[in-house]
Amino acid sequence: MTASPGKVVRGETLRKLVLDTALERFSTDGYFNTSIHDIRRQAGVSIGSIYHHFGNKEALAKALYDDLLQRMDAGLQQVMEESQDCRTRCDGIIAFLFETTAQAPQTMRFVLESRHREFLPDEPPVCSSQPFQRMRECIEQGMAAGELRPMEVPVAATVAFGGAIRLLHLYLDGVLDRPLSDFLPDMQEAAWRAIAMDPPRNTTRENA
Amino acid sequence: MTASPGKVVRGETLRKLVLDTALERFSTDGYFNTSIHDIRRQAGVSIGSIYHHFGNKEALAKALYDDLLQRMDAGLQQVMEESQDCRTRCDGIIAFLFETTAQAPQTMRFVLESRHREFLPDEPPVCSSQPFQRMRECIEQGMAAGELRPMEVPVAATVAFGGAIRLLHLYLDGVLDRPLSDFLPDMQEAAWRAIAMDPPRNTTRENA
DNA sequence: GTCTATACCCTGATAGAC
DNA sequence: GTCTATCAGGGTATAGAC
Repeated sequence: MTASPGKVVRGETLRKLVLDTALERFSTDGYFNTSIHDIRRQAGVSIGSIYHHFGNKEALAKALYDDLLQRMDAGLQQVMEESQDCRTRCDGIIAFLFETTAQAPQTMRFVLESRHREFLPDEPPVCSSQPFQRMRECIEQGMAAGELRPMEVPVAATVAFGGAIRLLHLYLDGVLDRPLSDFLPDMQEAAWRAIAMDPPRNTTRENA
Repeated sequence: MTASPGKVVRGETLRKLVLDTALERFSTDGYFNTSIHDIRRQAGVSIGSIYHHFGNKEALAKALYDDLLQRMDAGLQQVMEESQDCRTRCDGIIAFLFETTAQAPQTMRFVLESRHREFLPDEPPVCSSQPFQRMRECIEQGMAAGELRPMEVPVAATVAFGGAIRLLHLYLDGVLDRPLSDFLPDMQEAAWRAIAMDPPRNTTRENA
């Protein structure tokens, strides 16, 4: 996301370039450690252009935030539509989280690790954003369908994906020394065990 | 943690007062939204005193961070010593996390929600701090003892406590409308199901 | 050890030419 | 739409009296 010297960038292209640069800086240094001048320098555009397109620094962060959340939600929505089966959906969601983190760590860092309330005071907490609501929806439907064991819904939702999300944190913090994909099957299994309805206990044979 | 007017505060008492005030401001507004003047004003002390005791703003945050981590670790260590049984330990850790969050939400907010790397650049990530290592230790021992099913250790560790930690986030963000304690038993059960060794399958009866 | 007053820098934001 | 030059304000940190 560094400026290519000589190439003139304008309009929507410039806007995108600024967003990309902002993501890189915000996700690595943090919002407050990044000045508009830093972004200006790295993107190779002028301060005036940034303010023309976004108005102020907070609005730039908000535009970025909305953009990333919407993309994440689109991915989750697709997973939800591909199957009605709760197990398949949960596996798909965890796989999606792992893949997105591996391919776009900066996106995940910004969505998952930033404390948005500190620089977007009017924004509701991330947990209540679209992507997280969609995960909860998956759990609610699974429980209603009897695929999940009856329990407190917030517990089911957090236990289904909380382990995966914590593993993403380890990965993003550089604590994990192996690729995320190594852990995918185990994580899917473990998450499912926590919430799945008991397998029928074969009482028939014992009664016979 | 507001200054009691008229009361003269000095020495170690002043130091503690500043730490308490800093915790309150950092955990609610964030490190970067809190100026030394904010802390000075709320604590009712002078800027000079703060710089005398801590040197600079970052060192103040570091002192606070170390203090809180150490207290948390002491609590976890106690849980670990009270029993050698992995199930009891896991339940105890989750209970400890819930109780601490309910009683000292600001502490948990600062330890769990802050992005320390943004203002303590030389600090290792939280995930590798003492308290988190202790949780991992619990899991490693449980697996070695055969109480937990064989699986990738990072998966077991994150799935054992990741659900609980995510629920803490919901609570701290005000998304949960009921007290944490309502969810404790369900969370302990669910976490354990994810990692526990399969109950012996009663093959004896079938073989007989 | 604690205080007040102040220096100094960086940051977000604006003005106005092109 | 994009640019450069500039401003005003607030932030950390220091100096030096008490």
